[in-house]
Amino acid sequence: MRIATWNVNSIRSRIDRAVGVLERHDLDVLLLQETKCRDDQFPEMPLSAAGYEVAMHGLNQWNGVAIISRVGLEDVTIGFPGMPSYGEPPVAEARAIGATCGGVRVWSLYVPNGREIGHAHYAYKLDWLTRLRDVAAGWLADDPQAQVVLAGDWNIAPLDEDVWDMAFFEGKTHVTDPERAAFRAVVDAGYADLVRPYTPGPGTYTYWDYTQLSFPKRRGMRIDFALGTPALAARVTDASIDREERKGKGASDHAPVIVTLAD
DNA sequence: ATGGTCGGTCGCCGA
Repeated sequence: MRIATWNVNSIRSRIDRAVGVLERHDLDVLLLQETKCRDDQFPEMPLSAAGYEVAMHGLNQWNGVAIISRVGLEDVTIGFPGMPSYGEPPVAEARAIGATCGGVRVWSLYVPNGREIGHAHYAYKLDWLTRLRDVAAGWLADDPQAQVVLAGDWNIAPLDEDVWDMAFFEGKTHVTDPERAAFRAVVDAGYADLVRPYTPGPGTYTYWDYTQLSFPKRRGMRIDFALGTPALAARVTDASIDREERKGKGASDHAPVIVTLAD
């Protein structure tokens, strides 16, 4: 079984590339973030034609998450229990969708960006991660054998080597101690990084800013992760980052991250 | 080539 996560940065503008990713990697499940459309705007037909079911959650042009599966798509959950809202008045955003696919409980997660240190969005990001940690820890406590994947755009570079230049990120989000602690808390709750052991750094990234020729200059960040419970981690036989997908006209600014599981 | 981002949407926001 092969599962991938990808911040697609608009599924409508990249549906052909999405089908290409599914086929190229022979994916069973693809978790998308930043679909940037309402459910009624989601281009489902090309995916159905390729043999996949789709569960999507999009409220407007912002955020949006989806799960694409050819191994079943059951018990779809929109948002996770206790997921914080944002704004005035507070609104639940389209940042999390879960489903059971081929016996694995998968979550497509789009962690809030944080914008700037001290911004309300930054506090929202930390709260969102804390709530996610709490609920995910509960799932594992309820069933130590649970096979759960928490994957998506975490908007955090957990290690110094996960950014191209720490000096550049001085005073910026994604690398601060509280953000890293929030990410580490999920790991400490029992959710291991499934990908890093197969894609060691430094210089291994999943995201490159569109501006300043970041990609050809290899100025990226590792901020997209697939974490998994012990029972799930024990099944991983390989993982990779599809850097090729970042190339060429019409690429997302994120690369797909792929995990292969033993049957 | 002395500058060089996208997408959604149409004056900007968000990333």
